[in-house]
Amino acid sequence: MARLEFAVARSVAFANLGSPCATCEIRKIGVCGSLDADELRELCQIVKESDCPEGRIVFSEGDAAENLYNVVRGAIRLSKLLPDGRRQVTGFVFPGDFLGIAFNDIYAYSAEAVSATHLCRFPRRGMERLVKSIPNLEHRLLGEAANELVAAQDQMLLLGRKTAKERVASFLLALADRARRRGRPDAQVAVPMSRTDIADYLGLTTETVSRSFTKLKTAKIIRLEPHGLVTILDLEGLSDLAQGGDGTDD
Amino acid sequence: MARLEFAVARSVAFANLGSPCATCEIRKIGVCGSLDADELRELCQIVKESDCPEGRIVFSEGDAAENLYNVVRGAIRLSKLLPDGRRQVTGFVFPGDFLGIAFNDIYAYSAEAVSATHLCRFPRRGMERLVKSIPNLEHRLLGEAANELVAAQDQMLLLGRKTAKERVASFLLALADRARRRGRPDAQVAVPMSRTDIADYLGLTTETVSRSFTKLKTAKIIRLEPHGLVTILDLEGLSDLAQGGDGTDD
DNA sequence: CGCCCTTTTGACTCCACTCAAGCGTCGTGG
DNA sequence: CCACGACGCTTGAGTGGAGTCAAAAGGGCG
Repeated sequence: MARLEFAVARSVAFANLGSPCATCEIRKIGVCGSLDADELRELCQIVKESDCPEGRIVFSEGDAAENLYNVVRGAIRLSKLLPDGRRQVTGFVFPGDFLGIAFNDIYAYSAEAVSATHLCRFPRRGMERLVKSIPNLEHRLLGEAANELVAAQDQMLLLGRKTAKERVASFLLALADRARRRGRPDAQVAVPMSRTDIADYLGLTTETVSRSFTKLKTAKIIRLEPHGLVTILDLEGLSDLAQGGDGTDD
Repeated sequence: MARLEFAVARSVAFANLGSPCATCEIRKIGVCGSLDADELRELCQIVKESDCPEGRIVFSEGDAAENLYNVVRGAIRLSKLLPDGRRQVTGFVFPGDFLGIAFNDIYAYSAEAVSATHLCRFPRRGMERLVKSIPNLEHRLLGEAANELVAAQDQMLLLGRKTAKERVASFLLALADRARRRGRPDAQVAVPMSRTDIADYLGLTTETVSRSFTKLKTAKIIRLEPHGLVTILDLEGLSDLAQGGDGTDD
């Protein structure tokens, strides 16, 4: 986390030069990354920044979809509810990810802050206007949506066909993969969400998630550190488990 | 089915007037529906039509994503496999639906014909060129992708949190809803796919799917007809069941 | 230090899976 | 035209993995 905080501090020093986007630390990985200086200035005119404390609801399933968001810092969980309270977390949104692509102008899920989160908010109206003058923007949004679709299909495979152990292993691998792609190729993976959130994401109960973690720990495949950190001791073993290997390689 | 066949026959009579798209019976509901005459002519220049017999593989998970498709008649199933053979069907594609939106230029799933299917094939290269001159096209593709995302999230809720009975009820409702939106507001729903396909779609076994159908039948909520037709006798009861009601309303 | 909330562990239950047998339907060939 | 076989669907009996209920252990914060 220390490295990221430094980047933020440096950005703040330049913040009064004009557009907030010009100094955004996650711009290069977000949707905004594909825009040139002029386009970025246009985008800046409609963006509003905001902070969400842990637990804050950004929007709820069924709300009119009035905004798009880009996560700058923190993490968001997306979830759907059944009438009797059963919950499915459909995804986690991390810095650089887009949030709020909706159809029918209605959000299909709720979004809540897993931890203190910093967001860029783009009014849908303004975006629609902007899209007409910046074709690149829609292209990038389509890419983002295609990405999410691939992730959703992987998750369907996980929910429909994987065992509890395989689900937890896949989840840790996905977090590690993401961290690696975002330039933190560390064996230490940050797991900021609660066991309940993980359970609702993986279609399990907290007890089963906890037991699965314990089994991975006992098998010397991971180590549970304080502050929601997990050290991956045997990446290959974890990969095998995630796709149906029985974990008996050595 | 008879009504549809008639429409096809009529289309064929006009087919030699020029572009095949001009007489396409599903154009108004597909991605092509939002194009004007000029744009349609451009699209026609890159489209290739093709027929797939039942069981034919259109493309496989991991293949280079060289084409986009539009289903004209029939049905396609999308599926992913685990190394040990466990299968998850991630979706069914029906007439008017788009197929093949991929990221990384690699298909994330396999596509196979559930029944004899007629497809329009668009080379990706050509589409990319076309998208530059027809911004509308990308807009429509984004809409399609957003739609698929919403469906994927519903499916995650189903796979992660619903019981077997709820899953089968939800599945039938989704088929009925689709038929209604496509102008066949009938209590008779066509279920063209096998129990195995349904099971792999719902994260169950064929036996459990079959038992669930039987229970719905015994509860007088549906009636199983020959040729893969299902009559919905109690739509309200089915809706209740799909979302967690216990089915004890009368 | 003590409280509260999350996580872990334990004992038992149950829903869906597995294995197995019967049934119905369709297509084929005698 | 019917007999046969193949395949898909249904039904039955028994098992097991994850859920439920309950209690202990850990960790963070005032």
